[in-house]
Amino acid sequence: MERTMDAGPDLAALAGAVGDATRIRMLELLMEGRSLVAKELAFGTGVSPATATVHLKRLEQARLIRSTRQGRNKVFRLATPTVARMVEALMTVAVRGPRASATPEPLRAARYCYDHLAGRLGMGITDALLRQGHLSLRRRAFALTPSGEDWFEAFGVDLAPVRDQRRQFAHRCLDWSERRDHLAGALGAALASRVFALGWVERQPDSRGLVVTSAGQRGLRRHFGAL
Amino acid sequence: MERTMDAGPDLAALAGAVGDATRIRMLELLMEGRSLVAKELAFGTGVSPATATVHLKRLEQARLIRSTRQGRNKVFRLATPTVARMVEALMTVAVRGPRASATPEPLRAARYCYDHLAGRLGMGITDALLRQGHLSLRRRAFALTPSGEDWFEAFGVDLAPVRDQRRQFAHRCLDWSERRDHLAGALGAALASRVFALGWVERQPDSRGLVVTSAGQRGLRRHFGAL
DNA sequence: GAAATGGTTCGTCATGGAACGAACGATGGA
DNA sequence: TCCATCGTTCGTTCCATGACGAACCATTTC
Repeated sequence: MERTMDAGPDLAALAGAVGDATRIRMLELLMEGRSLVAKELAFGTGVSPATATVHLKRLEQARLIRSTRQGRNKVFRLATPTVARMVEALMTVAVRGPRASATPEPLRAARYCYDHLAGRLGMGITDALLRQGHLSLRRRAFALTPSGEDWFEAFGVDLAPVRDQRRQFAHRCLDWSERRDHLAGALGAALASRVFALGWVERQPDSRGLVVTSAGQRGLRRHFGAL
Repeated sequence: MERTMDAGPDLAALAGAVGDATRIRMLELLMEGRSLVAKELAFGTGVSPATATVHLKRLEQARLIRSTRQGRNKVFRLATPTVARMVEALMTVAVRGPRASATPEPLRAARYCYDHLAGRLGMGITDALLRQGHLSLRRRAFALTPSGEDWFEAFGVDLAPVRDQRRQFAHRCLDWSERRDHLAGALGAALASRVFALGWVERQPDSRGLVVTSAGQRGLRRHFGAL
Protein backbone atom coordinates (compact mmCIF):
# COMPACT_ATOMS: atom_id res chain seq x y z
CA MET A 1 0.00 0.00 0.00
CA GLU A 2 1.81 3.07 -1.23
CA ARG A 3 1.13 6.28 0.54
CA THR A 4 2.63 9.69 0.98
CA MET A 5 5.03 9.92 3.83
CA ASP A 6 3.50 10.75 7.12
CA ALA A 7 4.56 13.73 9.13
CA GLY A 8 5.16 13.17 12.78
CA PRO A 9 5.52 9.91 14.60
CA ASP A 10 5.18 6.68 12.69
CA LEU A 11 1.90 5.55 14.07
CA ALA A 12 1.27 2.93 11.43
CA ALA A 13 4.28 0.87 12.44
CA LEU A 14 3.37 1.10 16.08
CA ALA A 15 -0.25 0.28 15.44
CA GLY A 16 0.79 -2.76 13.47
CA ALA A 17 2.90 -3.99 16.33
CA VAL A 18 0.23 -3.38 18.93
CA GLY A 19 -2.75 -4.42 16.88
CA ASP A 20 -2.80 -8.14 17.43
CA ALA A 21 -4.69 -10.01 20.10
CA THR A 22 -1.74 -12.11 21.17
CA ARG A 23 0.73 -9.27 21.27
CA ILE A 24 -1.48 -6.91 23.20
CA ARG A 25 -2.13 -9.71 25.65
CA MET A 26 1.62 -10.04 26.10
CA LEU A 27 1.91 -6.37 26.87
CA GLU A 28 -0.96 -6.72 29.29
CA LEU A 29 0.79 -9.56 31.05
CA LEU A 30 3.94 -7.53 31.32
CA MET A 31 1.97 -4.73 32.94
CA GLU A 32 1.22 -6.85 35.96
CA GLY A 33 4.52 -8.16 37.13
CA ARG A 34 8.02 -7.04 36.60
CA SER A 35 9.26 -9.44 33.96
CA LEU A 36 8.38 -12.77 32.45
CA VAL A 37 10.27 -15.43 30.55
CA ALA A 38 9.27 -16.40 27.06
CA LYS A 39 7.56 -19.58 28.10
CA GLU A 40 5.31 -17.83 30.57
CA LEU A 41 4.30 -15.39 27.90
CA ALA A 42 3.59 -18.22 25.49
CA PHE A 43 1.49 -20.03 28.06
CA GLY A 44 -0.19 -16.85 29.22
CA THR A 45 -1.38 -16.08 25.72
CA GLY A 46 -2.28 -19.67 24.90
CA VAL A 47 0.12 -19.95 22.03
CA SER A 48 2.99 -22.26 21.12
CA PRO A 49 6.56 -21.30 21.99
CA ALA A 50 7.36 -21.00 18.32
CA THR A 51 4.60 -18.50 17.76
CA ALA A 52 5.50 -16.62 20.89
CA THR A 53 9.05 -16.16 19.65
CA VAL A 54 7.80 -14.44 16.54
CA HIS A 55 5.53 -12.10 18.44
CA LEU A 56 8.14 -11.25 21.01
CA LYS A 57 10.64 -10.46 18.32
CA ARG A 58 8.17 -8.19 16.64
CA LEU A 59 7.42 -6.37 19.88
CA GLU A 60 11.09 -5.99 20.55
CA GLN A 61 11.78 -4.55 17.12
CA ALA A 62 9.03 -2.03 17.76
CA ARG A 63 10.90 -1.14 20.95
CA LEU A 64 7.93 -1.93 23.08
CA ILE A 65 9.69 -4.58 25.10
CA ARG A 66 13.27 -5.42 25.98
CA SER A 67 14.84 -8.75 26.75
CA THR A 68 17.85 -10.07 28.60
CA ARG A 69 19.20 -13.56 28.69
CA GLN A 70 19.40 -15.28 32.02
CA GLY A 71 20.98 -18.65 31.57
CA ARG A 72 18.82 -20.52 29.17
CA ASN A 73 15.89 -18.29 29.89
CA LYS A 74 15.03 -15.07 28.16
CA VAL A 75 13.21 -12.60 30.32
CA PHE A 76 11.12 -9.81 28.90
CA ARG A 77 9.93 -6.56 30.32
CA LEU A 78 8.31 -3.43 28.97
CA ALA A 79 10.90 -1.25 27.33
CA THR A 80 10.06 1.99 29.08
CA PRO A 81 7.54 3.41 31.51
CA THR A 82 6.21 5.39 28.56
CA VAL A 83 5.08 2.14 27.03
CA ALA A 84 3.33 1.30 30.27
CA ARG A 85 1.55 4.62 30.09
CA MET A 86 0.43 3.83 26.58
CA VAL A 87 -0.97 0.44 27.52
CA GLU A 88 -2.70 2.06 30.45
CA ALA A 89 -4.27 4.60 28.09
CA LEU A 90 -5.48 1.78 25.87
CA MET A 91 -7.02 0.02 28.84
CA THR A 92 -8.76 3.21 29.86
CA VAL A 93 -10.43 3.37 26.48
CA ALA A 94 -11.13 -0.34 26.35
CA VAL A 95 -13.25 -0.14 29.46
CA ARG A 96 -16.67 0.19 27.94
CA GLY A 97 -19.39 2.19 29.62
CA PRO A 98 -21.83 -0.58 30.55
CA ARG A 99 -19.09 -3.08 31.20
CA ALA A 100 -17.12 -0.64 33.32
CA SER A 101 -18.49 -2.02 36.55
CA ALA A 102 -17.58 -5.50 35.31
CA THR A 103 -13.95 -4.90 36.13
CA PRO A 104 -13.26 -7.86 38.42
CA GLU A 105 -13.20 -6.91 42.07
CA PRO A 106 -9.67 -8.21 42.82
CA LEU A 107 -8.30 -6.10 40.02
CA ARG A 108 -10.05 -3.01 41.25
CA ALA A 109 -8.78 -3.65 44.73
CA ALA A 110 -5.09 -4.25 44.23
CA ARG A 111 -2.91 -5.06 41.29
CA TYR A 112 0.33 -4.27 39.69
CA CYS A 113 0.50 -1.68 36.98
CA TYR A 114 3.78 -2.38 35.28
CA ASP A 115 5.98 -2.40 38.38
CA HIS A 116 4.14 -0.35 40.93
CA LEU A 117 0.95 -0.69 42.94
CA ALA A 118 -2.32 0.26 41.32
CA GLY A 119 -5.99 -0.26 41.92
CA ARG A 120 -7.56 1.04 45.07
CA LEU A 121 -4.55 -0.07 47.07
CA GLY A 122 -2.08 1.96 45.02
CA MET A 123 -4.42 4.88 45.00
CA GLY A 124 -5.08 4.70 48.71
CA ILE A 125 -1.42 4.62 49.58
CA THR A 126 -0.71 7.52 47.27
CA ASP A 127 -3.52 9.55 48.78
CA ALA A 128 -2.31 8.80 52.28
CA LEU A 129 1.20 9.90 51.44
CA LEU A 130 -0.17 13.11 50.02
CA ARG A 131 -2.38 13.68 53.06
CA GLN A 132 0.51 13.13 55.41
CA GLY A 133 2.64 15.60 53.50
CA HIS A 134 5.20 13.04 52.38
CA LEU A 135 4.43 13.68 48.74
CA SER A 136 3.39 16.85 46.99
CA LEU A 137 1.94 17.46 43.59
CA ARG A 138 3.88 18.72 40.63
CA ARG A 139 2.79 19.14 37.06
CA ARG A 140 3.64 15.74 35.73
CA ALA A 141 5.02 14.07 38.77
CA PHE A 142 4.94 13.87 42.50
CA ALA A 143 7.71 15.38 44.58
CA LEU A 144 9.13 13.85 47.69
CA THR A 145 9.05 16.26 50.62
CA PRO A 146 11.73 16.31 53.35
CA SER A 147 9.37 14.46 55.67
CA GLY A 148 8.76 12.05 52.81
CA GLU A 149 12.45 11.27 52.56
CA ASP A 150 12.52 10.37 56.22
CA TRP A 151 9.38 8.35 55.89
CA PHE A 152 10.64 6.25 53.00
CA GLU A 153 13.96 5.54 54.67
CA ALA A 154 12.18 4.56 57.88
CA PHE A 155 9.91 2.35 55.83
CA GLY A 156 12.97 0.52 54.56
CA VAL A 157 13.44 2.03 51.13
CA ASP A 158 17.01 3.07 50.44
CA LEU A 159 16.54 6.18 48.33
CA ALA A 160 20.03 6.61 46.94
CA PRO A 161 19.91 3.82 44.35
CA VAL A 162 16.35 4.78 43.49
CA ARG A 163 17.46 8.28 42.58
CA ASP A 164 20.26 6.92 40.47
CA GLN A 165 17.94 5.20 38.06
CA ARG A 166 17.51 6.86 34.72
CA ARG A 167 13.76 6.72 34.75
CA GLN A 168 11.49 9.35 36.16
CA PHE A 169 11.61 9.40 39.94
CA ALA A 170 8.02 9.81 41.07
CA HIS A 171 5.77 9.65 38.07
CA ARG A 172 2.04 10.08 38.15
CA CYS A 173 0.26 7.17 36.52
CA LEU A 174 -3.41 7.21 35.60
CA ASP A 175 -5.27 4.07 36.54
CA TRP A 176 -7.86 2.60 34.21
CA SER A 177 -9.93 0.95 36.90
CA GLU A 178 -10.11 3.93 39.19
CA ARG A 179 -9.52 6.76 36.77
CA ARG A 180 -7.26 8.55 39.18
CA ASP A 181 -3.54 8.59 39.38
CA HIS A 182 -1.13 6.98 41.74
CA LEU A 183 2.56 6.91 42.50
CA ALA A 184 4.68 5.32 39.78
CA GLY A 185 8.21 5.75 38.48
CA ALA A 186 11.32 4.56 40.26
CA LEU A 187 9.94 5.53 43.64
CA GLY A 188 6.65 3.79 43.03
CA ALA A 189 8.48 0.66 41.96
CA ALA A 190 10.70 0.75 45.02
CA LEU A 191 7.72 1.18 47.29
CA ALA A 192 5.94 -1.71 45.63
CA SER A 193 8.84 -4.09 46.00
CA ARG A 194 9.28 -3.08 49.63
CA VAL A 195 5.62 -3.77 50.34
CA PHE A 196 6.03 -7.08 48.58
CA ALA A 197 9.19 -7.91 50.52
CA LEU A 198 7.40 -7.18 53.77
CA GLY A 199 4.90 -9.85 52.85
CA TRP A 200 2.06 -7.38 52.89
CA VAL A 201 0.78 -8.38 49.48
CA GLU A 202 0.99 -11.61 47.56
CA ARG A 203 0.55 -12.39 43.94
CA GLN A 204 -2.70 -14.16 43.24
CA PRO A 205 -1.93 -17.66 42.03
CA ASP A 206 -3.53 -17.84 38.64
CA SER A 207 -5.59 -14.74 38.27
CA ARG A 208 -4.06 -11.37 37.85
CA GLY A 209 -4.00 -9.00 40.75
CA LEU A 210 -2.75 -9.02 44.30
CA VAL A 211 -4.13 -9.99 47.67
CA VAL A 212 -3.36 -8.10 50.84
CA THR A 213 -2.23 -10.46 53.61
CA SER A 214 -3.43 -10.10 57.16
CA ALA A 215 0.00 -8.78 58.12
CA GLY A 216 -0.50 -6.34 55.26
CA GLN A 217 -3.86 -5.24 56.61
CA ARG A 218 -2.30 -4.36 59.94
CA GLY A 219 0.77 -2.75 58.47
CA LEU A 220 -1.17 -0.67 56.01
CA ARG A 221 -3.54 0.54 58.67
CA ARG A 222 -0.67 1.42 60.96
CA HIS A 223 1.15 3.44 58.31
CA PHE A 224 -1.63 4.88 56.29
CA GLY A 225 -4.73 4.77 58.46
CA ALA A 226 -7.96 3.68 56.80
CA LEU A 227 -7.34 3.32 53.10
CA MET B 1 -8.44 -18.64 18.19
CA GLU B 2 -9.98 -19.89 21.39
CA ARG B 3 -8.67 -18.46 24.60
CA THR B 4 -9.68 -18.13 28.19
CA MET B 5 -11.67 -15.05 28.95
CA ASP B 6 -9.65 -12.06 29.82
CA ALA B 7 -10.12 -10.21 33.03
CA GLY B 8 -10.39 -6.48 32.81
CA PRO B 9 -10.90 -4.38 29.74
CA ASP B 10 -11.17 -6.03 26.37
CA LEU B 11 -7.91 -4.93 24.93
CA ALA B 12 -7.90 -7.41 22.08
CA ALA B 13 -10.98 -5.91 20.48
CA LEU B 14 -9.60 -2.43 20.83
CA ALA B 15 -6.20 -3.41 19.53
CA GLY B 16 -7.82 -5.00 16.51
CA ALA B 17 -9.70 -1.82 15.74
CA VAL B 18 -6.66 0.39 16.18
CA GLY B 19 -4.08 -1.89 14.63
CA ASP B 20 -4.42 -1.04 10.98
CA ALA B 21 -2.46 1.54 9.09
CA THR B 22 -5.48 3.12 7.45
CA ARG B 23 -7.56 3.26 10.58
CA ILE B 24 -4.86 4.71 12.78
CA ARG B 25 -4.25 7.29 10.11
CA MET B 26 -7.91 8.20 10.26
CA LEU B 27 -7.70 8.70 13.99
CA GLU B 28 -4.62 10.77 13.44
CA LEU B 29 -6.44 12.97 10.97
CA LEU B 30 -9.28 13.43 13.41
CA MET B 31 -6.80 14.59 16.02
CA GLU B 32 -5.94 17.65 14.03
CA GLY B 33 -9.19 19.31 13.24
CA ARG B 34 -12.56 19.06 14.75
CA SER B 35 -14.41 16.80 12.36
CA LEU B 36 -14.15 15.48 8.85
CA VAL B 37 -16.54 14.02 6.34
CA ALA B 38 -16.11 10.52 5.01
CA LYS B 39 -14.69 11.63 1.72
CA GLU B 40 -11.96 13.67 3.32
CA LEU B 41 -10.98 10.71 5.42
CA ALA B 42 -10.92 8.48 2.38
CA PHE B 43 -8.78 10.94 0.49
CA GLY B 44 -6.59 11.64 3.48
CA THR B 45 -5.76 7.99 3.86
CA GLY B 46 -5.39 7.36 0.15
CA VAL B 47 -8.16 4.83 -0.02
CA SER B 48 -11.36 4.44 -2.00
CA PRO B 49 -14.68 5.62 -0.53
CA ALA B 50 -15.86 2.04 -0.38
CA THR B 51 -12.90 0.98 1.70
CA ALA B 52 -13.19 4.01 3.89
CA THR B 53 -16.77 3.14 4.72
CA VAL B 54 -15.72 -0.23 6.06
CA HIS B 55 -12.97 1.22 8.22
CA LEU B 56 -15.13 3.99 9.55
CA LYS B 57 -17.83 1.54 10.47
CA ARG B 58 -15.32 -0.58 12.29
CA LEU B 59 -13.97 2.39 14.22
CA GLU B 60 -17.46 3.44 15.11
CA GLN B 61 -18.39 0.01 16.38
CA ALA B 62 -15.31 0.12 18.57
CA ARG B 63 -16.67 3.43 19.89
CA LEU B 64 -13.56 5.27 18.88
CA ILE B 65 -15.37 7.68 16.62
CA ARG B 66 -18.87 9.02 16.31
CA SER B 67 -20.73 10.24 13.28
CA THR B 68 -23.61 12.52 12.49
CA ARG B 69 -25.36 13.06 9.21
CA GLN B 70 -25.32 16.52 7.77
CA GLY B 71 -27.36 16.53 4.62
CA ARG B 72 -25.76 14.05 2.33
CA ASN B 73 -22.51 14.23 4.19
CA LYS B 74 -21.50 12.16 7.15
CA VAL B 75 -19.14 13.89 9.49
CA PHE B 76 -16.93 12.02 11.88
CA ARG B 77 -15.20 13.02 15.05
CA LEU B 78 -13.39 11.27 17.84
CA ALA B 79 -15.89 9.75 20.23
CA THR B 80 -14.48 11.14 23.44
CA PRO B 81 -11.53 13.13 24.70
CA THR B 82 -10.36 9.90 26.30
CA VAL B 83 -9.81 8.52 22.83
CA ALA B 84 -7.78 11.59 22.02
CA ARG B 85 -5.65 10.92 25.05
CA MET B 86 -5.10 7.39 23.89
CA VAL B 87 -3.98 8.45 20.42
CA GLU B 88 -1.73 11.01 22.01
CA ALA B 89 -0.17 8.30 24.16
CA LEU B 90 0.41 6.19 21.09
CA MET B 91 2.10 9.09 19.36
CA THR B 92 4.31 9.66 22.35
CA VAL B 93 5.57 6.10 22.09
CA ALA B 94 5.78 6.18 18.31
CA VAL B 95 8.30 9.02 18.42
CA ARG B 96 11.53 7.12 18.12
CA GLY B 97 14.64 8.25 19.90
CA PRO B 98 16.92 9.18 17.00
CA ARG B 99 14.05 10.40 14.89
CA ALA B 100 12.64 12.49 17.69
CA SER B 101 14.21 15.66 16.39
CA ALA B 102 12.78 14.85 12.99
CA THR B 103 9.36 15.91 14.09
CA PRO B 104 8.54 18.52 11.44
CA GLU B 105 9.01 22.05 12.65
CA PRO B 106 5.48 23.30 11.93
CA LEU B 107 4.06 20.46 13.98
CA ARG B 108 6.31 21.18 16.89
CA ALA B 109 5.46 24.83 16.70
CA ALA B 110 1.69 24.83 16.55
CA ARG B 111 -0.95 22.29 15.83
CA TYR B 112 -4.26 21.01 16.91
CA CYS B 113 -4.46 18.12 19.28
CA TYR B 114 -8.01 16.93 18.88
CA ASP B 115 -9.74 20.25 19.45
CA HIS B 116 -7.32 22.33 21.42
CA LEU B 117 -3.96 23.97 20.80
CA ALA B 118 -0.85 21.87 21.16
CA GLY B 119 2.79 22.06 20.19
CA ARG B 120 4.91 24.88 21.51
CA LEU B 121 2.07 27.32 20.98
CA GLY B 122 -0.37 25.40 23.16
CA MET B 123 2.30 24.81 25.73
CA GLY B 124 3.42 28.40 25.75
CA ILE B 125 -0.06 29.75 26.22
CA THR B 126 -0.71 27.28 29.02
CA ASP B 127 2.50 28.25 30.75
CA ALA B 128 1.71 31.93 30.42
CA LEU B 129 -1.73 31.43 31.93
CA LEU B 130 -0.15 29.56 34.81
CA ARG B 131 2.49 32.24 35.30
CA GLN B 132 -0.10 34.97 35.33
CA GLY B 133 -2.13 33.12 37.91
CA HIS B 134 -5.13 32.55 35.65
CA LEU B 135 -4.78 28.81 35.89
CA SER B 136 -3.61 26.66 38.75
CA LEU B 137 -2.55 23.06 38.89
CA ARG B 138 -4.70 20.26 40.19
CA ARG B 139 -4.04 16.57 40.21
CA ARG B 140 -5.50 15.66 36.87
CA ALA B 141 -6.66 18.99 35.63
CA PHE B 142 -6.10 22.68 35.68
CA ALA B 143 -8.34 24.92 37.72
CA LEU B 144 -9.52 28.34 36.63
CA THR B 145 -8.74 30.99 39.23
CA PRO B 146 -11.00 34.00 39.83
CA SER B 147 -8.60 36.18 37.88
CA GLY B 148 -8.69 33.52 35.20
CA GLU B 149 -12.45 33.79 34.91
CA ASP B 150 -12.14 37.49 34.30
CA TRP B 151 -9.35 36.96 31.84
CA PHE B 152 -11.25 34.46 29.73
CA GLU B 153 -14.36 36.59 29.63
CA ALA B 154 -12.31 39.63 28.64
CA PHE B 155 -10.65 37.53 25.98
CA GLY B 156 -14.05 36.81 24.51
CA VAL B 157 -14.78 33.35 25.81
CA ASP B 158 -18.25 33.00 27.27
CA LEU B 159 -17.67 30.58 30.12
CA ALA B 160 -21.25 29.60 30.92
CA PRO B 161 -21.81 27.28 27.95
CA VAL B 162 -18.32 25.91 28.37
CA ARG B 163 -19.07 24.82 31.90
CA ASP B 164 -22.30 23.21 30.79
CA GLN B 165 -20.55 20.69 28.59
CA ARG B 166 -20.39 17.18 29.91
CA ARG B 167 -16.71 16.75 29.26
CA GLN B 168 -13.96 17.65 31.65
CA PHE B 169 -13.56 21.39 31.99
CA ALA B 170 -9.82 22.02 31.99
CA HIS B 171 -8.04 18.80 31.30
CA ARG B 172 -4.28 18.36 31.21
CA CYS B 173 -3.14 16.79 27.97
CA LEU B 174 0.34 15.42 27.47
CA ASP B 175 1.91 16.41 24.18
CA TRP B 176 3.94 13.94 22.14
CA SER B 177 6.13 16.53 20.48
CA GLU B 178 6.98 18.46 23.60
CA ARG B 179 6.41 15.87 26.29
CA ARG B 180 4.78 18.38 28.52
CA ASP B 181 1.16 19.02 29.05
CA HIS B 182 -1.10 21.80 27.99
CA LEU B 183 -4.63 23.02 28.48
CA ALA B 184 -7.29 20.73 27.00
CA GLY B 185 -10.87 19.86 27.84
CA ALA B 186 -13.84 22.10 27.22
CA LEU B 187 -11.91 25.19 28.22
CA GLY B 188 -8.98 24.33 26.00
CA ALA B 189 -11.31 23.79 23.08
CA ALA B 190 -13.08 27.09 23.72
CA LEU B 191 -9.78 28.92 23.89
CA ALA B 192 -8.62 27.34 20.67
CA SER B 193 -11.73 28.27 18.76
CA ARG B 194 -11.54 31.81 20.09
CA VAL B 195 -7.93 32.13 18.96
CA PHE B 196 -8.98 30.75 15.61
CA ALA B 197 -11.94 33.13 15.37
CA LEU B 198 -9.65 36.05 16.08
CA GLY B 199 -7.65 35.08 13.04
CA TRP B 200 -4.54 34.55 15.09
CA VAL B 201 -3.87 31.14 13.68
CA GLU B 202 -4.72 29.56 10.37
CA ARG B 203 -4.88 26.01 9.25
CA GLN B 204 -1.99 25.12 6.99
CA PRO B 205 -3.32 24.35 3.52
CA ASP B 206 -2.22 20.82 2.86
CA SER B 207 0.14 19.94 5.62
CA ARG B 208 -0.98 19.36 9.11
CA GLY B 209 -0.41 21.97 11.73
CA LEU B 210 -1.16 25.62 12.15
CA VAL B 211 0.51 28.89 11.28
CA VAL B 212 0.41 31.94 13.49
CA THR B 213 -0.63 35.03 11.51
CA SER B 214 1.07 38.37 11.97
CA ALA B 215 -2.01 39.58 13.82
CA GLY B 216 -1.60 36.52 15.94
CA GLN B 217 2.03 37.32 16.67
CA ARG B 218 1.03 40.72 17.99
CA GLY B 219 -1.98 39.48 19.91
CA LEU B 220 -0.12 36.62 21.51
CA ARG B 221 2.72 38.86 22.58
CA ARG B 222 0.32 41.38 24.01
CA HIS B 223 -1.57 38.83 26.05
CA PHE B 224 1.08 36.35 26.95
CA GLY B 225 4.40 38.09 26.57
CA ALA B 226 7.20 36.16 24.95
CA LEU B 227 6.06 32.61 24.40
C1' DG C 1 29.12 -37.00 28.20
C1' DA C 2 24.00 -37.67 28.12
C1' DA C 3 19.57 -35.98 29.14
C1' DA C 4 16.46 -32.31 29.85
C1' DT C 5 14.81 -27.87 29.16
C1' DG C 6 14.26 -23.27 26.91
C1' DG C 7 14.23 -20.91 22.83
C1' DT C 8 14.77 -20.35 17.70
C1' DT C 9 14.35 -21.41 12.82
C1' DC C 10 12.03 -23.31 8.93
C1' DG C 11 8.40 -24.81 5.97
C1' DT C 12 3.66 -25.06 5.38
C1' DC C 13 -1.08 -24.08 5.76
C1' DA C 14 -5.19 -21.58 6.21
C1' DT C 15 -7.75 -17.66 7.08
C1' DG C 16 -8.83 -13.18 7.72
C1' DG C 17 -9.46 -8.98 5.98
C1' DA C 18 -8.06 -4.96 3.09
C1' DA C 19 -8.72 -3.28 -1.22
C1' DC C 20 -11.23 -2.33 -5.51
C1' DG C 21 -15.04 -1.57 -9.11
C1' DA C 22 -19.64 -1.54 -10.06
C1' DA C 23 -24.26 -1.01 -8.94
C1' DC C 24 -27.46 1.23 -5.85
C1' DG C 25 -30.11 4.44 -2.52
C1' DA C 26 -30.35 9.03 -0.74
C1' DT C 27 -29.86 13.89 -0.53
C1' DG C 28 -29.45 18.56 -2.33
C1' DG C 29 -29.16 21.87 -6.02
C1' DA C 30 -30.37 23.56 -10.63
C1' DT D 1 -37.74 16.80 -12.56
C1' DC D 2 -33.21 15.64 -13.46
C1' DC D 3 -28.44 15.57 -12.38
C1' DA D 4 -24.52 15.53 -9.45
C1' DT D 5 -22.61 14.15 -5.31
C1' DC D 6 -22.05 11.37 -1.30
C1' DG D 7 -22.03 7.27 0.91
C1' DT D 8 -23.16 2.23 1.22
C1' DT D 9 -23.52 -2.56 -0.27
C1' DC D 10 -21.97 -6.52 -2.76
C1' DG D 11 -18.96 -9.67 -4.91
C1' DT D 12 -14.36 -10.64 -5.89
C1' DT D 13 -9.48 -10.81 -5.58
C1' DC D 14 -5.37 -11.29 -3.38
C1' DC D 15 -1.84 -10.78 -0.04
C1' DA D 16 -0.20 -10.69 4.73
C1' DT D 17 0.46 -13.02 8.57
C1' DG D 18 -0.66 -15.87 12.52
C1' DA D 19 -0.48 -20.51 13.78
C1' DC D 20 1.62 -25.10 14.15
C1' DG D 21 5.01 -29.20 14.21
C1' DA D 22 9.44 -30.72 13.56
C1' DA D 23 14.07 -30.14 13.51
C1' DC D 24 17.67 -27.56 15.43
C1' DC D 25 21.00 -24.87 18.74
C1' DA D 26 22.26 -23.56 23.53
C1' DT D 27 22.53 -24.00 28.28
C1' DT D 28 22.06 -26.22 32.51
C1' DT D 29 21.87 -30.47 35.33
C1' DC D 30 22.92 -35.05 36.45
